[in-house]
Amino acid sequence: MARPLRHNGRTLRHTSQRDAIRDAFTAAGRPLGPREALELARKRVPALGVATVYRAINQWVEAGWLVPVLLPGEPARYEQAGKHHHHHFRCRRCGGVFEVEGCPAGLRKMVPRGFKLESHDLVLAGLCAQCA
Amino acid sequence: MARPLRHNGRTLRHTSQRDAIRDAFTAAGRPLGPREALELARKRVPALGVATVYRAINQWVEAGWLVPVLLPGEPARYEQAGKHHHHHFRCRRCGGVFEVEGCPAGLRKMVPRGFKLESHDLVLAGLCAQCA
DNA sequence: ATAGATGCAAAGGGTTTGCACTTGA
DNA sequence: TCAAGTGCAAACCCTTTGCATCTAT
Repeated sequence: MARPLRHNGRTLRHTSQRDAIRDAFTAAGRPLGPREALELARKRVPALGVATVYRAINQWVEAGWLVPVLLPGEPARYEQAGKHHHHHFRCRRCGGVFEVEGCPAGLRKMVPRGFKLESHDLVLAGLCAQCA
Repeated sequence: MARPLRHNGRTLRHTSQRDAIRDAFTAAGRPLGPREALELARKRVPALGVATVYRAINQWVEAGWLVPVLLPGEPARYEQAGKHHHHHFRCRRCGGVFEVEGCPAGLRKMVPRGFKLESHDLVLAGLCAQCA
């Protein structure tokens, strides 16, 4: 049988609140902030507290099940790890964040000589299909 | 003679504290966070309060004299406007932030149909020449 | 039984705001 | 004069932490 997720050597337990939070992330299909995750999970566990959400998220990040999605100027969002490389598009009207496929070309050309490019982060912005 | 900067139709006045804050930005030659600007300006105006710095920065941003430099996962920094379009490279070893010239190609190809692309934000990461 | 999880409330950063007072034009 | 700016403290938002309690294993 499968080994449970671990965090600093501790076993991560299964509880109704964590189930609800986890399902919020798997069902969302888009990066969620702690607040959003809290509100979604509260539909199932109304008494859920903020701290629990933050603790769960932080453990899952360290355990490698979630990855932070950091958009410039905004608090962190999180999404399931293991997706293939992608970037994000932020709608300036509704604030929604969407995944976009592909990658820009010519990144290496931009790197100053002597620098070593290891990763990149791209955020497109404008209007989503709903708001356009 | 030159028209003074304006903000929402109000004239922006000249005071010793604002002079000190402004000079911190012009002298720095790199993006400053509010805290850094405060500390630099306090060398000249020791009694300077945080609120004054935030109010000055926000007015200058709206007046177009400063632009925010937003790096993913970090509080906003600000720099003088008017620089030519550029992006940033952040060194994961020394934490330094560098400007890089140019722009990636093929951004429009990444935009989902129906979406309207208005701007983009790119952060390269890796090792700078010093740390490589 | 007991390590791990929870909720609450307090505490910490960063940023904004209300208010009475000061100051530049 | 008097609108704009200032300092202080309180208020906010987001996130973390201490603690007593609860619960999965």
